[in-house]
Amino acid sequence: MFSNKFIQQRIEKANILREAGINPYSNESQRNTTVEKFLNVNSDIEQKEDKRDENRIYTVSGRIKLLRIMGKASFVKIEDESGMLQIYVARDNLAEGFYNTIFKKHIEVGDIIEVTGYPFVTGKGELSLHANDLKILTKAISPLPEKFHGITDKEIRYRKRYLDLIMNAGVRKTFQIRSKVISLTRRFFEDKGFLEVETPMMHPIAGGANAKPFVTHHNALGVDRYLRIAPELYLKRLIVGGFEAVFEINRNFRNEGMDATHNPEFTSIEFYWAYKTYKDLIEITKEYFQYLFEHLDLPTILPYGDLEVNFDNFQEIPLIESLTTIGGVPADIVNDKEKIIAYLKERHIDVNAAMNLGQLQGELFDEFVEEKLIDPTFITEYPVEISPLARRSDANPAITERFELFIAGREIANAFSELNDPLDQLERFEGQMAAKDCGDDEAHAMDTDFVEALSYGMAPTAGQGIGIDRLVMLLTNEHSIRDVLLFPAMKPLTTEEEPCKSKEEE
RNA sequence: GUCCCGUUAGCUCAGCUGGUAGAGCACGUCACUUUUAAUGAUGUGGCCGAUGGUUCGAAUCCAUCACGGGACACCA
Repeated sequence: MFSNKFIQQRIEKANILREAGINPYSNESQRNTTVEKFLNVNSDIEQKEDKRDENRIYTVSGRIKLLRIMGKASFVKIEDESGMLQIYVARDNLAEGFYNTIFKKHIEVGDIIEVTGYPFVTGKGELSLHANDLKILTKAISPLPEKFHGITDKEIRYRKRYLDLIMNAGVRKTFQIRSKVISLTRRFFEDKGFLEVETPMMHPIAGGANAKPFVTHHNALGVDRYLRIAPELYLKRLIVGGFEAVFEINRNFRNEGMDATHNPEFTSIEFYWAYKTYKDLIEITKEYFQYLFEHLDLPTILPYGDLEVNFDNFQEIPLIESLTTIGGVPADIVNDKEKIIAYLKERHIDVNAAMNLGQLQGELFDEFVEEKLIDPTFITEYPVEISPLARRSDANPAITERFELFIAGREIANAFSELNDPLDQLERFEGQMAAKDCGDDEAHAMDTDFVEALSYGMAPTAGQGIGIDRLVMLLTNEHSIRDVLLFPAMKPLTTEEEPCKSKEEE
């Protein structure tokens, strides 16, 4: 595995260090400050007459990113999680012989070292650490990628994310923001009185969304289980049970295509709120975004690729209305099945003639409206045919009390006043079953256990799901979901080998 | 699933209509005590993604496959 000559060379250096009594994998770190703290605390050094203070002694640690050996002195840039620091290493400040025989020969870029010394400012004005003592903590036997271009090959960046993180500071920043978004989301809902819950990841019936599930098998019970495609039906069972505000932040799994906005496992928050309607969800969503922007310290006008998104400009428009005002579809066709089909066909858009009116309106929306929604827009009043779990509008039973939030042409959230009429729910499931029989393999599965739960009475409730990955993409100006997932799904490089027998079996 | 593009040294990339492999960085050796991708000299480094084919001769042309990227379709 380590046949590469550069690796061999570095293994040899590690061995020489061992022979010299130096442990190349020492566990004895004496670090007492981080790079960031060192730079902050000593920012006054520049004001001092001789631009140094030999009485301040610090020990910092980090990976060597750059190394400039200039005879009897060297400059080393080390990096820890907090930042990059320049170290000045002079032969005569170190133990006799260490500089020439150890430092120059056997310590190199990629190694993790620890340095003790005092702060000073170089002739070129950079606050640095003057080394009095230096030791290696960890020998890197694989060389780092090129120091200037770093690593740009996307395949290597995703497969070896650790290298990407070592070489590309911006990547670390993206994942720090992701972590903050999740943490802030949790805090926001907790502060609102929501209870965080964990519901099953393995479902007997894959429900709560229209998607193909991953299937696994439970040996002890002798039954197949589905990795969940959504937590929705379990969270609603909890509302039936009497919890009035619950949320779950977790992974969903969908056995479908992969592209810039789809990974087989993705993270969402779903929350359910009793005695509220989708109108209340619009308000809390606006509040949530305000909270995020405030605590992430982001300007409310953010660039996204060539676009500019104004997060202060939330719009709200019913779906049918958006077809004409935003999509430019003539008003006289949007409620006529035959006219919609003709309209789509004229524009060479494939359309299944068996689709009902609601589905066709959905098609029109996807085709002519979605990508034009740049500033955050709540599209409301979805047709009942494409909203199997949403509550019907009392005023107009053809539509549901639902919205989807679109930002930068992408769906970010889906929410509705929940259907809590058990008989209506049963009918909708039956409708989905019929669709399944007609070949729609993503149609919703029948879940009689869930219908039974509703039959005990679920308080009027509003529920919402927000795609965390896509939200992070927006906030970090990333355009591939792989760039906001630490370890995105990748095909294996080689076929799996037969598992070898353990020695006990032989 | 379909189409397009890519795969050459550890990394970033050249390599034209076929004639047996190049640069920079990194690495080795030497010089250099305030550099900023340090510099100067010198050297090592490759099954040109895999397998077949065409050819006297293939990194280069053709076919198939693998992996990646992008677009489309489906979905969040």
